[in-house]
Amino acid sequence: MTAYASSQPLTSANVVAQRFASLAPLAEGERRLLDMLSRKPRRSFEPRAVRLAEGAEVAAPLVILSGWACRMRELADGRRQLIDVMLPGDAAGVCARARPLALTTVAALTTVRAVDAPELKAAWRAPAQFPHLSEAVDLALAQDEAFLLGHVVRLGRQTAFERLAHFIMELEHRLASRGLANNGAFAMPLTQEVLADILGLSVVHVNRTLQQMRREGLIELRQGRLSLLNREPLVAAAEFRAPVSAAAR
Amino acid sequence: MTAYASSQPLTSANVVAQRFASLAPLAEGERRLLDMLSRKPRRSFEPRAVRLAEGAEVAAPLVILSGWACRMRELADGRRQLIDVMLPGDAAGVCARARPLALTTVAALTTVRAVDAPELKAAWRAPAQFPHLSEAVDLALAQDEAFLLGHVVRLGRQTAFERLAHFIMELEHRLASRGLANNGAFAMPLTQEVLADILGLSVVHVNRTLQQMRREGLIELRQGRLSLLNREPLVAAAEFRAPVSAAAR
DNA sequence: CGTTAGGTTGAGCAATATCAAATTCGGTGG
DNA sequence: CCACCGAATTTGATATTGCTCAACCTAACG
Repeated sequence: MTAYASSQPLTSANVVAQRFASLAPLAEGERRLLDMLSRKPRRSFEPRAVRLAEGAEVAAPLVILSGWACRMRELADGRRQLIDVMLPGDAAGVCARARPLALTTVAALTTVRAVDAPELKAAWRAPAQFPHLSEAVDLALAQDEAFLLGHVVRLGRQTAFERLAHFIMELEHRLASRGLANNGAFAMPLTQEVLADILGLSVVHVNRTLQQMRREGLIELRQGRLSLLNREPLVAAAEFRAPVSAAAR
Repeated sequence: MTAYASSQPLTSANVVAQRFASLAPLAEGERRLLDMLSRKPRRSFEPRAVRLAEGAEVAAPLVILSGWACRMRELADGRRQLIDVMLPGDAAGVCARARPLALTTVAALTTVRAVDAPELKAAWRAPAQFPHLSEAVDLALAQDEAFLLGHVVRLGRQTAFERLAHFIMELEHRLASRGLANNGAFAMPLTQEVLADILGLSVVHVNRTLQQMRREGLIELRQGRLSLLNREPLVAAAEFRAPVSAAAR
């Protein structure tokens, strides 16, 4: 856990701004609103803590300043499927309706620092006042959906090796867009068990697939840090589609 | 193909209204707007016709009056994964942004009759004028997302039998909500190949799993018509979660 | 009737799961 | 500094699920 915490950048204050600025050029006031968010009193969640249960009412969007979280569902016999991973700078619970209910459980995967951000929803709903930020939120939602569609294909039609490669490429893409990856290296605090629950595989098989990637010199993964050593084979296997920033359903 | 066409109800005119009315009580004017939609000049697509390619610009929402379509993605070697199935009364391409790009290919699975519905988007964006309809569209979007989340769990963590059961329950639920299912019987025009591409299975395995369900007296499936003969085992295997109508992310 | 799309069947195989037992590693208390 | 602890990772052996290939069947359609 402390290893995870220390893997978080000290610059978390501007991760949020950087993320949204990568989606649309922001005006000064809009940027200030985001900066203010990261100075609000933070809420902290420990790994495995359930932040929100499926079916509960969503009070306000939650913006993650540091740490990783996820949305997930469980089956009656304990099988677990992660729907998506939430990275620093991501927002959950941005929804048009007044009192939406959570469609999934939300849980922390590492120590998470986050803030409630009703302001973000307000800005989104007031495009006249916050045109670019509002647009950026729309694009963020579209991106989230695009990643979800990629997840469906990954689970439905890709092999274990391909799934892992695809997920790694997705992580790198998302982390890089908020300044959390350098030269194909980034913090990767997920356990193999969590990877298994994302990719619809068993832990043992995730382990063996990771070893294969190491053996073939494609990645290095040590102490919660992942480095891409040889991209081409990973890119080829993954068929990862970076969402065009202008794209959406 | 003609078998598919004949399996479409003659009542397609009010499927759309019935679908949205099931989400929120509509005012007279809102209902009229929907009725008008189904009297617009229709566009018709033959099975397998690609209606919209991934990455193309989405001009206006498309509302399906009759027939089944899907959103899908393909991998380089031809593997195909259906993201979701679009039934009569469903709308695609409702998006907040001005000129969104399609995140997936959209294709007809049977003969499809549909209308372009910029009015629907306009009504959605004008909640002051169309409060209930706007709310119904929000709910429809939330429902679509809920089904997508179920799809992720299905693909990631359920067995072939469970996936098929889950999909059957989803279809019944969705068709019933627009008056297209009676007593657990409904038109099911999908080939086993399409089922395979939805459920992430091979055609052969879909065939065998269907046979197992027949052998165990759970379903009857003949001539594009599916009947539920014994719900309990299917319900138990599926763990299908009907989206609470008030629920959303 | 021939053709074709869809469905069915069997045999063998590959991918992945399961089970059980090490082993490693960071942290923690003595 | 050492011994220990629990979580995470690794390994081996075996079992199972679902896939591939190849054929065959059937019904609709021209």
